[in-house]
Amino acid sequence: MYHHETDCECCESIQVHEDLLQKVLAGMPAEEELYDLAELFKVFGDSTRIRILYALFEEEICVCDLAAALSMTQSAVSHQLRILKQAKLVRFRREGKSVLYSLADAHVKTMIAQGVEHIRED
Amino acid sequence: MYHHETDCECCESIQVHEDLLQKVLAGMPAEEELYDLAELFKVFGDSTRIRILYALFEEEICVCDLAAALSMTQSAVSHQLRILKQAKLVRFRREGKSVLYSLADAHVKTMIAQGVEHIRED
DNA sequence: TAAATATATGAATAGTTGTTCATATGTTTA
DNA sequence: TAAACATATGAACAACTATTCATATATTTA
Repeated sequence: MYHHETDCECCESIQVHEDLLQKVLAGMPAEEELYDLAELFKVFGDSTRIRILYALFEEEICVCDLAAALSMTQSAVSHQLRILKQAKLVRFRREGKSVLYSLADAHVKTMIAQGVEHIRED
Repeated sequence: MYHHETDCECCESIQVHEDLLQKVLAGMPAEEELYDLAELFKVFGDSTRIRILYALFEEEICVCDLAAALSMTQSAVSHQLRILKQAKLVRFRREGKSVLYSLADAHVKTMIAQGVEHIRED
């Protein structure tokens, strides 16, 4: 049992469940990694960016095609692509006047697949 | 090659790369699913919530221990737990005066692991 | 039942973010 | 080189969000 009536390590004692606290802090990544991790997920946390990533699932696409396919302005797409670039979720290469974007690696699909699995669960 | 000089399907033609557009839209999930997916990732997109989830990796923990371990106010933790609950990332059960929280399922760890893998890649 | 403890929640605020608009940069073509 | 096209970006604004503070709800204990 987690709490014993006469010895609540949780909230009434001055030493707030010391061993548990140690354990929690031991398994916790460094502050910077936590921050980076949150930043990464934040990038996935916008339906516009998710749509862009889905669009790139099959093949590389230029900015204006993305804009057309997703019914967005070129500027909005470009701004979002910048965020995806910074997070290293997409790559790009120039071809003539256009810039072609593609998924950076397999992680992108894997992460989205995990998310889809979760939301479809119930 | 993606663009042919004399026949740019991308941006100059009126039919904006029709077949590509079809393909992109075909692979795109329904609007509602895209929204739900973004909402899910948004929940992971905050270092406080990530820290809470990490704390729950090993065992169930009550709110005040979480607050103590993470150096947060009880209120702030409780607010975040509500969001995690709504996203079905954590479960809870009452035991006496305390409420014990734990991870909802294995997906949580898997998703975070994927994220960690990505940010550690370079 | 009253007091104490643990958790939840509404309102307010400061900080963050996505889109739009205007414009700059970069590439090709005439 | 000038014009046209494709993309990138800075500023501004509206919408959203995490925390704090005060307080409500729920459970146990005296």
